[in-house]
Amino acid sequence: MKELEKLGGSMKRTEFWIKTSKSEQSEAEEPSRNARLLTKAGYVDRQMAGVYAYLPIGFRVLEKIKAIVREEMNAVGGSELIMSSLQPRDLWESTGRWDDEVVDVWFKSQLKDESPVGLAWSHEEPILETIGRQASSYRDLPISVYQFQTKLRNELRAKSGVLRGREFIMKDMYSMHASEQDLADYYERVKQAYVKIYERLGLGNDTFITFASGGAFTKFSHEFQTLCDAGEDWLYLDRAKNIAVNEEVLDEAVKEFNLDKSKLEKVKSAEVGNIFNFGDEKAKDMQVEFIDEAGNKKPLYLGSYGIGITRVMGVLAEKFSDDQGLVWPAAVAPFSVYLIGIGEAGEHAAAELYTKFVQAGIEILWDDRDAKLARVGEKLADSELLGISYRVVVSDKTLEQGKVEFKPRTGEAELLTSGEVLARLSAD
RNA sequence: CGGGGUUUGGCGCAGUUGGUAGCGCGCGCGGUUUGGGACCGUGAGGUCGAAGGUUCGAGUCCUUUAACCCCGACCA
Repeated sequence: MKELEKLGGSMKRTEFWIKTSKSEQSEAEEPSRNARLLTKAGYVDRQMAGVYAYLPIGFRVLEKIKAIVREEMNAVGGSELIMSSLQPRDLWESTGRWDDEVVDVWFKSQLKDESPVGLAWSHEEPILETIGRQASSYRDLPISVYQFQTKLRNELRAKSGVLRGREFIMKDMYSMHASEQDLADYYERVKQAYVKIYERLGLGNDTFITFASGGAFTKFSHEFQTLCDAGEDWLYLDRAKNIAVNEEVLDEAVKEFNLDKSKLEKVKSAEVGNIFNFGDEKAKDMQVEFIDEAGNKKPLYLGSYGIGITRVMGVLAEKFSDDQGLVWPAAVAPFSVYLIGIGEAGEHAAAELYTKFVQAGIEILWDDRDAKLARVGEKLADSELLGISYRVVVSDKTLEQGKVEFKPRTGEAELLTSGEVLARLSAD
């Protein structure tokens, strides 16, 4: 993956900072499973309630998730940008959302001259103001822009580890259109792109497009809900009709889609994405207009499409793990191979393998720590705790047969030649 | 916003009726060990959240105060 080559696709453990822990926090001190696992494995560190630092290996997972999302957003014509975290008051006042009574998650501060600033909890208004206002003609439309940005939300209470934080990374895309129909078509395209994203993230089977509360313009919005016990939402599924409904709109949806309420399956889920059709409502409020073909001024149509990047990481940690630690889906694993050499000959062979694999473009983490400092057991345990997809071990035992031991994270070990291992890895 | 709890070394904790502050992990040094988080020896590291008070003497008792955490309601 090109993005990761820039970060250093492969690393030696002695040059890549990871601190794993032998002991796990108790359930009493950290009730959230994703937080316990990610902390133990050295992916994150809690700074305060609901605020996490993403340490080097955690950062790599985030980058992997982002790379997938970025590809799919680019594929639907999104242009990546980055908005600011400090936001002026006036553009939120035009839509009535500066008021703490209306939006209760604001962090607010002020400049030295005492003029107020808000810390970004969303970018709908700023994007419309900046990009929407640049588009003065129907010829400029449609426009689709997106970003990966840290959102700051002053939640009354943070919980569930990285699933609900006061600070989190979100991909938010906004599309602007000349007509309701054009927005509706694009909305559908993005919905399909989202389906692809969750498939690629390894969440396809457990993720449902869900009807949820829609706001003023449409009856429903669409949420992408992933089955997850640590989630905060309840879904009602009609598997036969392939319809999922958020509890918050259950009664309306039952009526709308003619569902049999008693036959719906109730499941716990985490919201990993949400797409909204705002219609022209917001542009009306903000008076962001364009000139149509007939020369008339019209408000533009806005769609908004979010994915909680850090939340996705949490959901993956929550869903994919075993007694030994994390089990990342291959597409987001921070490395694909964890390499361990045992004994003098094994360590030598590992050094050669490392070079060979790096040249082959395999993302490999070589545990080259001195055997006196990190014993074999610790290296093997780390390989599993970190959840890296494959483990390759070279030792006297394997070298006798001119082979290495190759083990998928949750599968059986087998002895293969290094060439066979390379073939397996590139087949993935 | 309601309820509960915590604060003692880098991290996690113990500390009895008030009497020389301890344990585990981690860390440094020396050695043994090398296919599942090893062992032995040794060492560094603490004004016990803050302020005030009682007492010959306070981590421990009293008063004030601060920060943090968890649960619930609310929420991408």
